[in-house]
Amino acid sequence: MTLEQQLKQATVAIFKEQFGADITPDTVTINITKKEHEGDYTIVVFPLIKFSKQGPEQTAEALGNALKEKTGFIGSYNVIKGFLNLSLTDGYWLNRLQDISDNAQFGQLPLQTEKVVLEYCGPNTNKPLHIGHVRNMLLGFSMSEILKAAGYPVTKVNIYNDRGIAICQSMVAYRHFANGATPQSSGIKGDHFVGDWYVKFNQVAKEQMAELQNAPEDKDEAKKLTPIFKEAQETLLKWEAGDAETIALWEQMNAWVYEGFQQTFDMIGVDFQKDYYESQTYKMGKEIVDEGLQKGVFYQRKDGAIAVDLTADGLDEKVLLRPDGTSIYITQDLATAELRHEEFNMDKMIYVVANEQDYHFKVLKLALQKLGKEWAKGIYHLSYGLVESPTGRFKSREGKTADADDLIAEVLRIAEERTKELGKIEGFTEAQAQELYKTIGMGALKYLILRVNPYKKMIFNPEESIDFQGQTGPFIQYTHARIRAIMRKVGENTALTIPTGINLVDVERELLKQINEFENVVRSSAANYDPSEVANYVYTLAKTYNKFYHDVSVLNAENVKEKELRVALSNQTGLTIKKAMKLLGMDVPERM
RNA sequence: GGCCCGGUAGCUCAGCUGGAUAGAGCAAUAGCCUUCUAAGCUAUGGGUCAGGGGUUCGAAUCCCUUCCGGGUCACCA
Repeated sequence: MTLEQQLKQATVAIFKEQFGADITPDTVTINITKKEHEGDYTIVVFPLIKFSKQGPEQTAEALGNALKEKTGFIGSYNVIKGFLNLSLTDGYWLNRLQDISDNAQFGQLPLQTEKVVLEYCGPNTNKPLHIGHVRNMLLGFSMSEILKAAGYPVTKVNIYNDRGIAICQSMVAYRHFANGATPQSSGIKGDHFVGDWYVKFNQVAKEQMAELQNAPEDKDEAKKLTPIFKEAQETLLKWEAGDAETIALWEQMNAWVYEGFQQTFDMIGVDFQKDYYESQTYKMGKEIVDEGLQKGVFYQRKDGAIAVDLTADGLDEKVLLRPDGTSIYITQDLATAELRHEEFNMDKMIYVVANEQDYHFKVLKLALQKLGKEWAKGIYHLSYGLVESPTGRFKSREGKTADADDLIAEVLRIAEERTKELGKIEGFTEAQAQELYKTIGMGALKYLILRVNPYKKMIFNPEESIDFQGQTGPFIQYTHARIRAIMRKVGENTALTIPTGINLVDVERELLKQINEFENVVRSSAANYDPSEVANYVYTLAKTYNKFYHDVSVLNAENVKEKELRVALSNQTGLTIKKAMKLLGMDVPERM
């Protein structure tokens, strides 16, 4: 039972005994005491005075006194207006440190039975990854780590949008202009290579648009009249007909893309247990739509299209299948969801997809529920905001500023530059130095993105170089390296003992309180699908440690017991930072 | 236009299931390395929590409304 629960239950009992009032635990609000007041936890008594039938101060006084008697771990309390501030005994806190230190699994919550499938990334195969994918991947990976820490078995899956008109456009441009070039022969990473042909296609289409006679005003309409666009459409038809030559080129180009993507995945440190391909699922879905038709939850329109009426749910009527029986986006997603349920029998399915698709996922979930799929209630759309530049949305035409690989290269370059400036790599081999740049650079990038609440859009300015000071990944990593330096001096194999019967100074107690919150944070960020809670927590923990580090000496503590305590606190802080950073997909260095 | 989401310090963000005097970082200014790593610590300045109304003992937080920004309303994905 958590401390909070203990305090709530004790308060409930006290209200019964002293005031004869039946209150429920959730009428008791408990906060962490604000810094400017003395105490560890605060009970807000205003909501309780109608049960005690006394003023706020008398109620708080009576409750404080009774809690102190009853629990045995409250050392003192004070009352300010309607706030009862409780200070726990040092003995209580030392016991907590002992318990946490004894538990190598601290931060790992009890196993849950609900199985989770988590889809993230979802790239198109006609162009390289950009900053939006980076946010997606960081959120997806981090969320999977957090859910695992919260006890859920998680299966990570990816979906590749590997077919359609876009990839055909790359293929057409390649066929015309590449002269058989390959990523190898041109020295260009595979996904960029294919993306370059996509760009080429659009250039040519634009030129051809200029030559059109009586071109329509609408640019999209005009584009469709260009010879090269028509060729792309023919290519798509050939692909759908299974034309061998077309399929071969398509496979070749996608293979290049996957090779390129894999390098980026490795660099970022994300992985998937299973890959899905739109080319394999796009024809599925007719069955599931028929099922809905038979059950009478979907209906056939006069033109033959099958649709679902969601007006009762505040949405619209939505087409699910074309009149010719071919799938559209939603059809595939219905089928893929069903397929995943058959494969994994999951209780929850999380989709990490940008908030542009909020409406789509509402429809998807409702349609599946109308089909009577019980498991569909476990669908959760982890909707995240777009990454924008200070002037607005990143457009692919705005150059390469939003390209994932460029972004990574840039942050690694800064990491190297900063590290060398600070002279931090004495005694490092070249390989160790490179590893450090990667750890720090990726730490900076990942933290920058993950510290923002997912559902909010975030502003990223490519003109300003990424920070390495203040609330950043490197700050937290640095704190870890400082702790590790102390632990090396203590000696790696030295058994740590946690003293009893000593008084804690404020920084020590504050640090311990922070460490003690870790599991609450894991629980909360999992429940809210929000890695930024972990990101903000670990920053606060590191900040608190740096104050501790500055204010007191660990190795030259006043006496043996103090030293034991501070070593144990340092060690546990280091472990907790490492665990929290792992939940965010970040490494933490031994030195920096 | 209908629906959805956002608006907190110059900038980037916390805080939002109502609780004390709204917090961090960056940027600015001023200090701290004969002592465990200064990617650190400390201090100062900086706010009409978009505007207005309401509910409440108490509102950045909940409700209504106006303004501003974004998304979506495809037989695209």
